[in-house]
Amino acid sequence: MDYNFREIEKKWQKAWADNKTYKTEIDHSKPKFYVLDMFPYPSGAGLHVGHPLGYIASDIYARYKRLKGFNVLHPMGYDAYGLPAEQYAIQTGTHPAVTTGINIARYREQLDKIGFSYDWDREVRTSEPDYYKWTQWTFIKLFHSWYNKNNQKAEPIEALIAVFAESGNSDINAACSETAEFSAAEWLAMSEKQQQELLMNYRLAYLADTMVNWCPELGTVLANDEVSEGFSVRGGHPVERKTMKQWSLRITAYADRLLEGLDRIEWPESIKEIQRNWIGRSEGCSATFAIKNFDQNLEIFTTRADTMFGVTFMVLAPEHPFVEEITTTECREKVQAYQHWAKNRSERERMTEVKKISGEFTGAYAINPLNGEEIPIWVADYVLMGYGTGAIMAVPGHDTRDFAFARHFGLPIRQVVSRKGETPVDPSDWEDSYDSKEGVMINSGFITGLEVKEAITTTIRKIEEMGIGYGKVNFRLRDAIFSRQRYWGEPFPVYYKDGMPYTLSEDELPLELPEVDAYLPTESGEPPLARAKNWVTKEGYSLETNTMPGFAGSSGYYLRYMDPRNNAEYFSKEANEYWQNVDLYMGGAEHATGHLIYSRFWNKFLYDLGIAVKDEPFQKLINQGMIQGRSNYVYRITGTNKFVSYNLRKDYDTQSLHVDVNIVHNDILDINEFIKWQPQFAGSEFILEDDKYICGWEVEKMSKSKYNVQNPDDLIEKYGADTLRLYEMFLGPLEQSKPWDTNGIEGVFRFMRKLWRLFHDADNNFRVNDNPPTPEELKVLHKTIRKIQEDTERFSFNTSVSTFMICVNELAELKCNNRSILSELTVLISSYAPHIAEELWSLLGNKGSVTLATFPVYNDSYTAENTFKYPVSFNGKMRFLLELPLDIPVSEIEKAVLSAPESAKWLEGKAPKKMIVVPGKIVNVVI
RNA sequence: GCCCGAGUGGUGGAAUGGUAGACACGAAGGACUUAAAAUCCUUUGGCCAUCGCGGCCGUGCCGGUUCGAGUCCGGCCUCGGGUACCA
Repeated sequence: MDYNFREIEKKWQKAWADNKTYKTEIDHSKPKFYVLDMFPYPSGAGLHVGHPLGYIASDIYARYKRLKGFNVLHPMGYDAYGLPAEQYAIQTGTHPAVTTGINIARYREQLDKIGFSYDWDREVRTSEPDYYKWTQWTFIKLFHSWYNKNNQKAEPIEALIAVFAESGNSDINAACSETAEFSAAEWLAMSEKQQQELLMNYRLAYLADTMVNWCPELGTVLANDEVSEGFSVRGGHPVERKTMKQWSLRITAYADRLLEGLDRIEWPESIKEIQRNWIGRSEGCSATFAIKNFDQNLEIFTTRADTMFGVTFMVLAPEHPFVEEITTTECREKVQAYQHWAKNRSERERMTEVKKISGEFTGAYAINPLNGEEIPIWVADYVLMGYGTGAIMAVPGHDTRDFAFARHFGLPIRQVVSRKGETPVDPSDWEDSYDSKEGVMINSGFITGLEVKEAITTTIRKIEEMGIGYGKVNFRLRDAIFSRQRYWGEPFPVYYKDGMPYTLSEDELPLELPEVDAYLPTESGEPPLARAKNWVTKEGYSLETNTMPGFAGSSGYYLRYMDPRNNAEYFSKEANEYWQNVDLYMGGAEHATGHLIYSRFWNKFLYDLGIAVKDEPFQKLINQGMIQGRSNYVYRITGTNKFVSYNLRKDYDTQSLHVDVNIVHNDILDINEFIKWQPQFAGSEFILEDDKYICGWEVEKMSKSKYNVQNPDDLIEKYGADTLRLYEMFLGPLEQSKPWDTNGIEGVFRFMRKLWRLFHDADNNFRVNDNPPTPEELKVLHKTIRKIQEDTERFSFNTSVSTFMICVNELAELKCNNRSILSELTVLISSYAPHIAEELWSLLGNKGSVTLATFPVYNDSYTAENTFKYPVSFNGKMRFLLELPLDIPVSEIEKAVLSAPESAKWLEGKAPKKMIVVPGKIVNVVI
């Protein structure tokens, strides 16, 4: 074959590895650029064609930046802890490290075949002690830190202890769990255990009884982002709510900064929006309602202080501590039954039966502080204990949920907001509540007549004066649960003394994962690490048996890449000051509420410690779209072994079956292959159209069971890595989801061979001429340089590939085999198709790698034109083209257009009303 | 329900408010060949046409702004994605 990609690609992959072509060091003479891919979890299935999409795109960009003179950091590693390897260990007894090692080797082999420019000397694996030492180290730092809201910064816990001893906690403004006030004297009088318990309320990594998502099937708790609609994201097992003692990270302390930082980073709007919703900041106020015949006040949170005159009942969450105390004797039985029912109702039922309204009257009454009205207190599970105070003031006139509840139980509805210019009607005739914040207050005492927004601030001011409430901001974001009852994860550097947790000292790290006899919980239900022998410190204190969650290791890996072999520090100051943060981060949108928020938190914490120089880890983020599968179907006539071609299927009663896409070409079934494919199809008969069996198709998720999986290795074997790289880009815009369809790959392969032939004669001998390039050749080249540069910088790689095709077509047309033109083209294409570029570069007589070349400089003078073919429109409709010099004045253009022979027909003898002339663009004649 | 994103030929897609359909795939016809592969050439949005002049329609639908709208604005429809008793 003329273009021998197999030989070329093997040769250059070896050369790159042997010469460490992509090894990167700090180089202060060059500007830095950090291009990062989200590192993969190495699953047993290997890579399919969807995985490399983002890797190829970022590789093209990294290579482009090198040609542009940047010192590019482009590392790769593995998110090596994960459930599948552990599940496999439970089933087979194979240590997860073994499985993971095998899978990594397979991934590496596949990645190498695609020709990425990774600096493999910087590889990290989250499950290696050298790496997770720093995950543990960060945990220790979190444990010994608290968040000072006054300066919005994490600070050492020692400073807090000093303040406690000096003046107690009354002057402290911390992000903390609810803590009673105490004086310095009280603090000093406490036992160590009491002090430790108290400090736990302030630590950024803390142990507490928490309502968790417990997944019995996986035998572990899960973070909120690992649960979707009551099922685990990994594996789809049911999840229930349960109170357990768990490690948590006080990410809520950073809620405001996580929100604010979004405005300073270049991420897709959709991802920022998802994070904003996840953080869920809402401004409102807290207000306390007195309860009749009860000495404590009920605190609620509301964003609609303006509607306080419209409150007709109160609602408590079933778990609210007041329920028991305020419920009257007459109501006790029913309320307790309701609480019991609500408690045993699974999360899933609550999710799916959202519309089902339930609740019970407690018999107690609250007193509206603004108008003194007595209002009934109900208990209902549409109020959640986990948000706000677990209690609400219900305003059925202006809140959809309260409205539905009031209607269901026949509670009064009162209107207090009126749409402008509308006469209020009796709410009992309403079909919906009026939730909008547009309108004027009515029936509302001192705020009647005010606009809603004004009414809110006025009411808050009033309740602050009354001393019954204050303006308050609430967040939906919850602290991140950080313990897992699993084996395959980072051990906590924690031991227990007198029931209280203490951290190991930093010089005892890493605390290595111990061996166990089985990867299952113990009989008493303790996590697998409880099986480890001698799982105690030197002093004999028992070590923590939980392990860290999947997001622990991925939260700071981008920092470790800067200095991955450093044994004394997470990373050196020098490395961090040089590499700063990630300039371009490429990965999937599915990490929006997990990894991408945890890393931002992790990074901000390290920034507070003065360890990281940038507070945002990923300056620019691009989400590559998902590659969907394109499945093929055959149609079997029901109850027979006869298959009918796609367009004839309507005449029969058929059932559709998935067929392996690898035995279908352009939707035409390879019948011989089909018969051999599965034994059940051996004697099949076919009803054909035009002598062909046409298959149906559909876009679906790529999966084994749908027989639509395409594996990059097969395509590389057939077409080569360069073709695969170009084709994945050619498929469409990077950020869009798109079906994988190999039909178009032939066109890209044809292009590669055309490119090769530009450099070779008919007998495949390398041949270029050293003549000075012609103006036509220079024009084609420089047009291409400009477009490739533009497209690459805006990540429009699909149009870059088209541009290369156009360039090669035009150069072939010109019979160009000019050395200087082809040399520059080789450099241009080297970031897209690096193997062929290296080969051509060396055939052109260059000694070093093409990666050391410089990106060609665009020269305007080669593309400049003297004339332009104006599209001439009449009333906006393009009628003909007229070629005119570019340097004539507008008046000349007008004259030329009107005197053009074609114009007469459209002018119909009339004089134009107006003429629009955009020089070099268009002419429009208005009649 | 709410918040994003997208709707363009048979298919993937292109197009700073300025020639809609670049570049490919597929299809049809042809050249070369004993044949196949490979390669090359022609046609390819729809409709009309005295098919070598040309014309009309056309970017999900309805309006608007503009000399000019796939692109901007308003209102709908459909399909993806996210999220949900968050007070």
